[in-house]
Amino acid sequence: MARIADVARAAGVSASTVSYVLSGRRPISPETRDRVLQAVRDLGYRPDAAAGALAGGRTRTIGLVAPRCDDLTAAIIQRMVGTILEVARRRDHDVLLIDPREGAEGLRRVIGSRLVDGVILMDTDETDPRAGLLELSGIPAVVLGSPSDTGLPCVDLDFAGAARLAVRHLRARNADGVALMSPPELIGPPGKGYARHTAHGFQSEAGPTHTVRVCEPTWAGVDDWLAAVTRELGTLTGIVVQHEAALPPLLGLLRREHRDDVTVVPICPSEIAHLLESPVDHVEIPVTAMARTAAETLLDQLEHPGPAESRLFEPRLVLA
Amino acid sequence: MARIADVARAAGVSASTVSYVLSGRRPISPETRDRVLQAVRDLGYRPDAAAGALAGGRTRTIGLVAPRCDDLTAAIIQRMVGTILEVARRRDHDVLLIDPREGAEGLRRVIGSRLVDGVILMDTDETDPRAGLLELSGIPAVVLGSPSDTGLPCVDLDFAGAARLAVRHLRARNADGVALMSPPELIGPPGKGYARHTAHGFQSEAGPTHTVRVCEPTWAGVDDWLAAVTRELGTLTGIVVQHEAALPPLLGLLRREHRDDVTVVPICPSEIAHLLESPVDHVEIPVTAMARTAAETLLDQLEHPGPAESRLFEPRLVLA
DNA sequence: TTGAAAGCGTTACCAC
DNA sequence: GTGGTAACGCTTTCAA
Repeated sequence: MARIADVARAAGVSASTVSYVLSGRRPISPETRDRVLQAVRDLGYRPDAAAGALAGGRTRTIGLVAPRCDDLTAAIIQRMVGTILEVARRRDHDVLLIDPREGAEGLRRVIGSRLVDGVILMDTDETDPRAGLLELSGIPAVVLGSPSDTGLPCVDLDFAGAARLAVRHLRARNADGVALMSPPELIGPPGKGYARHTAHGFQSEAGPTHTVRVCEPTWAGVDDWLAAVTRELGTLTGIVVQHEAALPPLLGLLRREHRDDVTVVPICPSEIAHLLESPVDHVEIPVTAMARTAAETLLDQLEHPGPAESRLFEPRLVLA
Repeated sequence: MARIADVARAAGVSASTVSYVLSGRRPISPETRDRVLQAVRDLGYRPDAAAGALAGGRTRTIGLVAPRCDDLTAAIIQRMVGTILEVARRRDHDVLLIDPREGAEGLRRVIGSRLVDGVILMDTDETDPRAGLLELSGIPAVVLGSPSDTGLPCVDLDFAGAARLAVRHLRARNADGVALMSPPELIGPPGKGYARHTAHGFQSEAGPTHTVRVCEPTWAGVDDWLAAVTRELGTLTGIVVQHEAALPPLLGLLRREHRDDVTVVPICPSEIAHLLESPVDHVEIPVTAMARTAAETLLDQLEHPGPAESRLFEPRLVLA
């Protein structure tokens, strides 16, 4: 393997010049630059990452805490992870996975051993010790989600607004008995912020006949949910679904029972909506844009340290 | 941040002793060991990963090339990634994501800059330049899948055997017109090895009235597929499905059209089978075990360099 | 059983 | 516009 000294020798310059050519941190005459780059190509030189990190004080790697999941939600997570990786690579960084099961200790380890320059934290609880840890540690970090009390920059959808938008859409279609199907994560503690925000938005906009109820994402769970909600409301004509994994069973059951009178408005990524049995109007969760924003925000912070801004995406209704 | 010299001073020993205590690569007297460990705790010392990698010549990080996907398949991939991460961490390693979209160049970069000690390659094509690159580079690597011509250790399910098992199960239930629903990846070049193996196994075991056909994983695609296959076979009573994403639409359509005469046998992870409308007999893809085996194989190789063995899992029928 | 010191391959400061 | 060189923080050989 070629080292920087080999390149320097081949190009007839010093090692530092090679370094500067590659980093662009110092003006170099076109002639030497070309000679150096040629030598780099000839020798197939690649700077040693560990040496660079040790000397430069940064690893050009970001840490990513992504949740595990076994259902349709996995498609969303994957898309976010893929997007973050894409952005990171485009800006010459790598992505190290941090196991969510290791909790705060996993972050402490990764930060303490300087494996990463910054962290993106997904799937936070409403009050999340990891967010506090990141904030204290001072390492650049961005949260994808909205823990309730953090100084870290957050990127999220305005879920309360999304729920209100969904309810208004149902109303416009003359629904009166409306229900919100929430994921089990609504129930805390600690509980997820997005679930609570959605519930609040829903309740603030829904008419007198409404209910919020969590649902297990299985065919049996959805069956139970429908029975319970119908019993409670008397009449059920509109459902807002904030629970991707429950969508296939829900739509399947409604069709099977010929409940054409019920309108379903999911709050979900369009990618998920497209996988469903038939097109549905839905309030979009712009997962790709959110992931991209989180990654760009973190990388901006790595380049220009300083305060970073949170970003709350505005909900948008997508007609089938 | 505490450095190794700080710990050494606090414990009244030399830096090398601290290093040896932490690595266990040299016998240390219990007394000094305790003093050192106490100092480590007191100071919250964590070895700098970059310095360790530079001096030690290994990063304790493995690279992972995992595919992106937007449907149910994502759940499988996630579980594999999660399992690999878990195994790696248990054996004191980290996992770096390698973007599959960067192809062979991504691997060259990561290897050349010594970011990782080894690589796990998922989702290989039947003839995959990345496998060849890994083999030539000499870096420890394991393939999760079966490219046709590689000297690398591979971990995979015996898909030909799985297909035969599925067909035999259909036969036992008196199916005669049988079809294999394949993913678009069957069609090459390059095409996926698992798809071709499954097709071969299916054809070798199926009776005279059978067909193999790829299917788009959408409701419309499955509808077309059913029409075409029924037309071709005349009578259709059994379907082997090697295409997770197509399962929900397939089962939905069959139920809608009251085709109770058709038996469906998926080849899929049990985790996916459990998400379906109703329990189905299926040939299991043991994704967790496969991922675990791949990770353990790679880590074994990192600890004891030498030839590693491939592992072909035996198919198993799971009754609903 | 322990210590001293020579690397590991960069980056970035200080000269020229 | 370019070169020399001291860090960076650890691992490991050599010596005792």
